[in-house]
Amino acid sequence: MARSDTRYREAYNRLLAYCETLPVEATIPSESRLAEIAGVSRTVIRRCLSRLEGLELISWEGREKRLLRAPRAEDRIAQPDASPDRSDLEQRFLDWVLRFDVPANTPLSVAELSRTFEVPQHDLKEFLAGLSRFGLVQRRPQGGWILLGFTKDFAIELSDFRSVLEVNAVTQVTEAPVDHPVWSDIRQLRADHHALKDAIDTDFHEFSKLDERFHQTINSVVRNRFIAEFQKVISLIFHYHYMWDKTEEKIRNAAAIDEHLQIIDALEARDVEAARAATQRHLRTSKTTLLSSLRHHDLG
Amino acid sequence: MARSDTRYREAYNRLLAYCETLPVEATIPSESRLAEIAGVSRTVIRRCLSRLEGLELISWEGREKRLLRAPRAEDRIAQPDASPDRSDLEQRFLDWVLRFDVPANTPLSVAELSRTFEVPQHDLKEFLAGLSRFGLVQRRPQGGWILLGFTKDFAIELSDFRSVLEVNAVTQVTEAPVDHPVWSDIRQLRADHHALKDAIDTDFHEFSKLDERFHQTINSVVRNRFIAEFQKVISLIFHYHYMWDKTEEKIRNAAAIDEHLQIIDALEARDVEAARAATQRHLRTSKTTLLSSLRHHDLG
DNA sequence: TGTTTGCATTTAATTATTTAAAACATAAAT
DNA sequence: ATTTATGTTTTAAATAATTAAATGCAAACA
Repeated sequence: MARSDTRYREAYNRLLAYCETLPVEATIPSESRLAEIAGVSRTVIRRCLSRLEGLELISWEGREKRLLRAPRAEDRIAQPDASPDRSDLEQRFLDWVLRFDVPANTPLSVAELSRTFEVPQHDLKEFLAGLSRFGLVQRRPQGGWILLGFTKDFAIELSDFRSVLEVNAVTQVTEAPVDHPVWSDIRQLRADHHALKDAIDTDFHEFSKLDERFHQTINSVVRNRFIAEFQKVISLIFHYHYMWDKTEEKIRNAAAIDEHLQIIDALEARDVEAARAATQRHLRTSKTTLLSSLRHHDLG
Repeated sequence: MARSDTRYREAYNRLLAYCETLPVEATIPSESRLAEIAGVSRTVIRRCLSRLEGLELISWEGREKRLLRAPRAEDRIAQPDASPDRSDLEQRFLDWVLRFDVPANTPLSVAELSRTFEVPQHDLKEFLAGLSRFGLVQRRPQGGWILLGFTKDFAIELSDFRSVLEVNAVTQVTEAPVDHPVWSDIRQLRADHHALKDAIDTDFHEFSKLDERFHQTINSVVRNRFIAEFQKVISLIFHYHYMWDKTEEKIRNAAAIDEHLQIIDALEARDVEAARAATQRHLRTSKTTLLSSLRHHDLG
């Protein structure tokens, strides 16, 4: 009942790898030097050295440390299979919410989620605390959490916020210098949109990827940590919904391609007002789609 | 080493208060009924009933529960003095960061913070996880957290983001219907600005409060959970900085009053473009002030 | 004098334990 | 028969205990 010693195990193996680069009889650097090499504290290094000494891989007296023999494969320390991941917990969580269409006001059990996602409860709580800042989940007075998201109000507010951010991004693009990489990206996007438009009858499901690329390109101009953090969540939510809402997909995508092209036209003409207007039009369509996809879920 | 039994203690006292409303010999409602009254689960109620029975306040056999005597003051259960607070941890934390001018990249010790703020470590971790979504703090690979905030880049990005949100808010105000409460608030604000302008020589430090009210009024029109969450943090940060930066306070505040009045003029004239322009001008000033206050700190 | 080590203290991650809640089953009452 | 209450079991959440790791400081060494 304590923290894991993964850090020690990893450091030990890393140290072993370092020893392999040394000739036998070589003196081993100072503890603090080794700590730097392995990226851990001296405490961990000392534990590693103790083990190395125990296996008679090194001699260790005072500050005199020497390599006695070349390390072998069986000297390595076993590592409990790495925990799946933790970085993309966000992606997997939203995926789960949207895929299983988890309704609003569902109580979220940390214990259960921690099992399904194979992540320590601890990490999950931290993650939920973060999401609560986005108004996606909330603490319950009797303890635990509930999922708030994906009501109609939520979708409306999210869409509106997205519009605010994206109109700002578009404005920034029109102000970007001619040698900014975004312009060549946009040229490429125009070509790809035309190509897909010509093949829309068969390849209409390819649009999802193109759409993501389009919005990412526009937003790439905005260098802002706050906006970037939000965009991640927003684009995830919108894209999942589009993926799952298959009604009139072909028609919808064809229309979206035209809307994108209008934005591209305005951008290349450096016409701020036209670009803003076109963006607002496009996002209004997006909002309608998102809302109608929610209605579908509600009814069936 | 377990969760606290605060819930039980509170429920018990609440139940006692309820018993005081009953005459002696009265039958006591069902467990589930009592659970509703006290706002806890049946499990807690049963614990309470056990104690009541132990103190011979009630008789309890099967579903036959009767009040044996009127509760007295000494029947109440002691309550470990309530933990200070937890809701305004955010306010107190930012206050601490800004007041002590904690530099960027300072490691934050959960243990230490939990002592200074008298809040369980647990709550603090949750809080920090939330802040990490705003890019104010970050997890360190070797464990723990560091404060990222209040570098120059941070201030610039925060200011820019604020501008985006506030220009949007101003736009929304111009579109608000005539009977919207914001209009009377604005009328009042105009009067208060003029009053302070006349007394600026003596009362210039009163501006801070007025400024907060002004921006709150503008933003109150925007009904959006995402934006609201951010505004809380943003206004806190800006206001603290202004409070601490005393250089040329009088001149700065006088100028800000005029800038506010320009925004008010444009709003009441329902001139979207003028309002946006005036807001952008005002926020550019704010940004400069914030940046220069940071420079002061860096040098001294 | 500057670096390295030994030791002690502090902090953080994680688990174990307790309290609380929910779920389920049975019995009593209408 | 159906509702309602209680008894019992299962499950979860909050928190303290526990160990790993980090940090700080003084002594030892070169």
